[in-house]
Amino acid sequence: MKITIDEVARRAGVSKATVSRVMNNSKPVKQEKYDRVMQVIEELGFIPNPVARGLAHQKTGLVGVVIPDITNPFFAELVKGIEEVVRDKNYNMVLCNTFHNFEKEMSYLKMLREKYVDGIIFMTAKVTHEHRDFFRSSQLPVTFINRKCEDLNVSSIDIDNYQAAHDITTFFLKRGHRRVAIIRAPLTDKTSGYERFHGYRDAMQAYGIELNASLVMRSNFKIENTYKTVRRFLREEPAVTAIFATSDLMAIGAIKALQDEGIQVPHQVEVAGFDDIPMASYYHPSITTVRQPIAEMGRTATKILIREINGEKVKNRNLILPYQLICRESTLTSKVSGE
Amino acid sequence: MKITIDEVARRAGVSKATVSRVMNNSKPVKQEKYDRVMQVIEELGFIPNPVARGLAHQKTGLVGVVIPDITNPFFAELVKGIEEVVRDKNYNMVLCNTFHNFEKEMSYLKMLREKYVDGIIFMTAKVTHEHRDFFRSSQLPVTFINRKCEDLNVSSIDIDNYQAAHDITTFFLKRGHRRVAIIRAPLTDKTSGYERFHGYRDAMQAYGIELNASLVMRSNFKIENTYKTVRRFLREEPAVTAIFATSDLMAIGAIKALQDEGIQVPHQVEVAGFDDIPMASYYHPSITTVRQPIAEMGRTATKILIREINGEKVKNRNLILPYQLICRESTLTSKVSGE
DNA sequence: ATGAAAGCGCTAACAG
DNA sequence: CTGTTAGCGCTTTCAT
Repeated sequence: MKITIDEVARRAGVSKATVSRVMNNSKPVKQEKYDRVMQVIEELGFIPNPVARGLAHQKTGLVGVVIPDITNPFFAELVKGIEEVVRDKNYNMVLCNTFHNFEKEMSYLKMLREKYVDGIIFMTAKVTHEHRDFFRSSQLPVTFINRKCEDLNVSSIDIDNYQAAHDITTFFLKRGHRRVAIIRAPLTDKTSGYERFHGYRDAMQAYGIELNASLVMRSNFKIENTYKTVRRFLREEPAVTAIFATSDLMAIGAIKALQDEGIQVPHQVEVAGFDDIPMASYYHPSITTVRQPIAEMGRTATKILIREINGEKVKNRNLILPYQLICRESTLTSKVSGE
Repeated sequence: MKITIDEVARRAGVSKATVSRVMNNSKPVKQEKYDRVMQVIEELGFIPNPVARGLAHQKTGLVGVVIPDITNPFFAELVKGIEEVVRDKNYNMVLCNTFHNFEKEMSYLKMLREKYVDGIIFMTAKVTHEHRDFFRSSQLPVTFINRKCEDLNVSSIDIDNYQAAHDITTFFLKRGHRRVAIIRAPLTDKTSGYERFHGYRDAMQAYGIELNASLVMRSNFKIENTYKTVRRFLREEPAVTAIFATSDLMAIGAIKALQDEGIQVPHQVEVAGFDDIPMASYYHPSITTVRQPIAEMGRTATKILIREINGEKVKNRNLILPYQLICRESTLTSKVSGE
């Protein structure tokens, strides 16, 4: 049932080295033998065992992808982009969901370690000491998405979250809004959520408005959580006129909460999100947001990673991609750009 | 840098066979040696190479998951369920997106073939001759989700799509609707989309209404496509009073289209979806739908698969899970169940 | 209880 | 150009 290179060699009347050469085009083989081997391979439907190959090569052809949660459309889109390149380069992707859990994160990293996968694409909220130890001790190429990590020798890809948040906050301020609330993710260390929060804070300050804690909502990555948070918030801060949600999922939770409180979006309260997940254009109302080139980030990260796996020296290995403000129905304005 | 079992054996002053026994608890080892080996393993931070292990065992500890599109929340949820069990059983998941493309599907299957992964969880719209050949010739355990495949020796998990569609159509008919439109996916062979369509057709007939081609919209799995289809449809069939979308994503596209045409949902037209993806409860209006136990299907499929990988004979290997009608804001009715 | 040795299937250095 | 051979790192008889 299981046919191996030896069987092919036997039937073709050559050595297995020759068969290997034929399969990999690694060394010239006389045409006649070449054809004979190829024919036997065809006939038998022989497929070399990738595990054995991996052992000999010290490569598995596997890329590990560690993300918080595949059910978050942002990560799904990212994975889609990653997959396109992974596939194109004849690798496969091992997907690991950490569900924002630090222990899971480390245990996955350990599973993927060393010879197992050839490289890792990694997304996390917080880079701890343990992470650093891990990445420093393992020789694996690693690419971070959605954050940089200067003190580690890893490549990374991100957008300028600070400036984007600054822009979108200013977009509200410019048109007269003063009570602009923000919904932010837990602030761990220098993550995108952290930067977005500071972009908001500084934009407000530029208009002479000091950070007002009562306009800051804390939530996480679940719509449900944001929904509840916003409903509670509205009881205490009915005077709010604009809300900057630091992700589109949060924006959806917020809009739903506003509507359930009988508040019109955008007429009474305007809402903006962040990311531009596909649902942002199809929600009702469609959502004004910061477009990140999500799939593109996934693709580029993977390209960089694979080049590093192949031992190439990549010069520009810490990229900042451009973002774009997309105005839609959740804010009142003549469309500056976008749809 | 790279430490192997030989190094451990040398340092512990035993043979590598003994080290192997210690690591796997495969055979009794004298306590004293056991401790010594363990200590060396600790000190060196030794981790056995899974590829070598795989070669010896003829197992990789990898499960292949082949789905159409991870950015579809239905599949994302499924993958989440799969992952939970995969992880729990100490396997890893190789994720493959086929983007509804038959060539990609086959080429992925081939990549995953034989020794590479230990089993496959497979989702597809159409089972072709080539699929059958593949699954018959490869000895790999395979579990289908979202469809059965009687003529193949595979396990499967699904819900009763026909009956669910029948129920939801009847739900409209019972309350007086007569012009009930359906949005269906491409009809390939006996897929869930096919069954849902027939459930609709038969429910209508049970009320004496023959299938009316002008009430049947064809779309695919992209919101955008459904959106356009429905807008076009509304120009020609303004008298429609209810729409059964055969997926929640379609329902979202439909509702958005209705609203953009100035039609109130549910007051002028009621809409129902299918699947109960998380967004169904947070869309505005929230969507009446058929709840499939999505993550549960993923979990159960994986449990079955892994048992078959381990050579267990699974008796109930073609499961039909229960579904549930969830009434929300996109239809007018006293809530029968759900939120 | 333990070590020696034979694979698992493929690649690559070496010798012709 | 081609065959022989020695690994890749671990598991598992087979003796002892």
